[in-house]
This record gives sequence, C-alpha cells and structure tokens, in this order.
Amino acid sequence: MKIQSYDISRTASAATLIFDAIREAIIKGELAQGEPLRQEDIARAFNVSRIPVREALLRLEQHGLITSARYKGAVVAGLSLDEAREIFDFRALLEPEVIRRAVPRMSSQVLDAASQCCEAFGRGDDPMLWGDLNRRFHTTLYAASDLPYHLEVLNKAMDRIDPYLRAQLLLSDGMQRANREHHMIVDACRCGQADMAADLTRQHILGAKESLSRYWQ
Amino acid sequence: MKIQSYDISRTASAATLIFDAIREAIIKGELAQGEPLRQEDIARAFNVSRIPVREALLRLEQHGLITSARYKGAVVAGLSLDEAREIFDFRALLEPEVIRRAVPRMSSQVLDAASQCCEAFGRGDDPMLWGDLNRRFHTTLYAASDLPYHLEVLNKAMDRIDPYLRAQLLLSDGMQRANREHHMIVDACRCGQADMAADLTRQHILGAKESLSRYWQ
DNA sequence: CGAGTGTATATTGTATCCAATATGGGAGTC
DNA sequence: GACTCCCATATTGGATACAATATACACTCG
Repeated sequence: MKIQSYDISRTASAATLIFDAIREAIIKGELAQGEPLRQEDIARAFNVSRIPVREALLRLEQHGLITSARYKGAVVAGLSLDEAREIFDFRALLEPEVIRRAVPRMSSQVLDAASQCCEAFGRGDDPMLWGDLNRRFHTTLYAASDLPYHLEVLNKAMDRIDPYLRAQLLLSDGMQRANREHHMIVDACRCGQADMAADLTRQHILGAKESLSRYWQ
Repeated sequence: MKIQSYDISRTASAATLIFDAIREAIIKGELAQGEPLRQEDIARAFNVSRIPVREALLRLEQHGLITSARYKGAVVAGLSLDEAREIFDFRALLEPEVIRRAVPRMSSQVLDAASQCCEAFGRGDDPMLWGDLNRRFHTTLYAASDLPYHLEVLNKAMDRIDPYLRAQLLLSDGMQRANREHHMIVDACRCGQADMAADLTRQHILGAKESLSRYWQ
C-alpha cells in the first residue's frame, strides 16, 4: 500500500515562511518602499528569534526586494523610474523568447488554465485579485517553456516590479487594456502561432513600460 | 577638503568575505560539484562562528552556486548538460542586447582596457589566468551599457557556467578560438558597429554552447 | 542471512547573550 | 542662536548554547 507523503513543514523552515510572507507583502504593495524592516519587530510578529528573521531578510535582499546596510538595517527597496524601465526592457527581452518556446509545448490544460485566469481577470470582481491573476496568467503560459533557469530569473524580475504593475492595473483603462492584450496572447497560443504570441507579449510589456511615467508620482 | 572614504571593512562583513572566497573557489573549479560544504568546517577555516557562514551559504544558494536541503547541508551545485545549454541560451539572448547598447557609450579607456585583456589573453602566459581574463574582457565591455539590472543578472549567469568555460578554454583550440572572436568583437566595438558586435557576441556564446558536449564527460 | 528497527552521532536550525556601530539629543562653547 | 562634541539608546553583527533532524551502524527477529 502506498502512503501519500505530505511534505508539510518538511522543507519549510521558519526563515522560509517569513521570507514568503514578507515577499508577498512587498509584492502586493502592503509594505511601501522605504519602509524599515526591523529584525526585532518581525521576530516578535512571528514568535521566533531574530536568527530566522535575518535569514529571511538576506534572501529578500538577494531578490532585490529590500536593501540593507551594515548596522543600519533593511528597508523595502524602491525603484527609480529608470530602474523600472530597465526591468521592463529586460522582461521585453526574455518573455517573448520564453513564450515562443512555450507555445508548441502547451497542453490544453495549460491553455484552459490561462483562459480561466483571463476570464476571472476580465470579470473584475475584485481589484485586489487583479495583480494575482495577471501574474498567474503569465506564469501559467511560461511554465510550458521548459526553461527553468529563464523562469527563475524572470520570476525575480516580475517580483521586482509587481507592485508597480498592480498600481498600473488600477489606472482608468489599465485593466481593460491588459485584459484585451491577454486575450490576444492566449488566442495566438491556442492557434500555435508562436511568433505572434512572442510579438504580442513584447508589445504588452513595452506598453506597460510606456505607461509607467503616467503614474510616477 | 574632501576625504577619500575607503570602504574597506565598512561594508564587508565576515559573511561577505566568506561568500567571496567560496564563490571564487567554485568559479575557479577548486571546489568540484557535489562537494559538501559543512558549516562547522568553514567556520573553523575562517575563525568565525557558524552564523556568518550560514549567511554566506544563503547568498551562495541564491546565486545558484550551491544547493542545500534542510538538515542535510549544502553541496556545490552542478549543471546537467541541458542546464548548461539553457544558460548559454540565456546569455546568448542577453549579451547581444547589452553590448549593442554599450557600444555607443564606450570610452577609449574602456576599449583599451578590453584590448589589454585581449592581448594578455592571447599571449597565454598562464592558463590559470585565462578564465579571469576572459571574464574581465566581457564585463569590461558590458559595463558601459548602463544597464545595471541586466548586468547583475548576467553576472550570476556567468558565475554559474564559469567553471565549464574555464574547462573549455583548456581544450585544444578553445583558447585560440576565443581569442580570435574576442578580437573581432573589440574591433567591431572600436568601429562603433553595435549590431556587428552584438551578432559576434551571440555567435561567440552559441559557439561555446555547441562545444559543451565535446568535453561533457 | 536479510529486512526492519532502534539508537548514537553528526549536522543543521533556532534561541539567547554579548559586541560593534549608528542615531538622536543634550551640554557646553562661541 | 548655531555649532560641536559627547554620550545614552536602539539596532544590527556575531558567538555560544541548545533543539530538531538526518544518517549510519549495530541489533533483533523472521
């Protein structure tokens, strides 16, 4: 008889949980840029010592989500307009290639999952979810690429600008436009038009880049 | 009067020193893949406690240079042939764009520095230095791109396959070929031919990718 | 003799304590 | 009143000690 092995808390250290929690808070914009992250405060909040907190902060720093200075502590990292633009350029370089390679490998399950994200996104029940759905839409399609290294790097880049993208979706026509472009992308994928999907993805990203200055304080 | 501030040991924590040392050892191939890295051993070697060692190991893990499992410890990460190929593809995607953007920004100092690397590389006094010079050649040219995010990501990717590139340089014609291609690249840069430099760079990387299987055990 | 189990040991994860450093405010001086 | 220096306090970096877990080996039992 085979026993289902539950991996609960086997790979998850306290540091990992803290890392995930803070990462999510930063990405969702719950922690504003410049916000100081004091080890003692976080440790109390999670009922642990400062040691795992320091570990989590280190990983956040490696991800570029916080910046820290010796003996001065960590703050939530911000992006200048130039830095944000560069990251969009970076994505505009990677993602078309990733999706081009993913298209011929997409199962119908993947396409359906992406369409579902698309639909839920379009219905727009809950603006708080838009960011999550947007992110999931892209990662779902890209996952088929079988390019783990590209995806790892890409995920870090997406993390870095996610807060700004979420802000963008809340703009007047930000959501409609993203939704329209998502539909076009998933349609191209369904038709197996890899180059088309790549080009649409590139435009989708560069369009977001151009919109950046519109809401940059 | 302005005082030159020497940042020695102001930003360098024990963890940073350990990280740098181990990173270099891995990149240079002094630590073979699969080699276990025990916290206690490293701590003794550097005369510190395990705390800064753990910090260094965490950063190494984020860089992909080691892999670690809870309660099992860390080992030097290896690459499968497929993974190595993917990283070359990744570089082949990024570096042409980086150098294309760098060419119009290259000062004569940068070009001269790159040429110097090239020459020293070509003289081939010391095979042990080839890897360093090769790396410095590329980073020197790329530094002019003014794309800090791209460079950061790129450096990690280069770190990841550096040991394999060093092995490649030691192959029969590995060094000659790299040297020839480096000269062509720097010449294109000197002439301000950004597209040419980008294309040469791309071929340079894809050529290295193709050679991979030749020395893959 | 082999499979499974219990235990000893090694190793990592975390807590607690001390050291080093930055920051802010107050005393003193001009 | 403004500036400088100095020190108290807060906060992070590191060391030591303890807890949790994996691994290897001996042992039992079929």
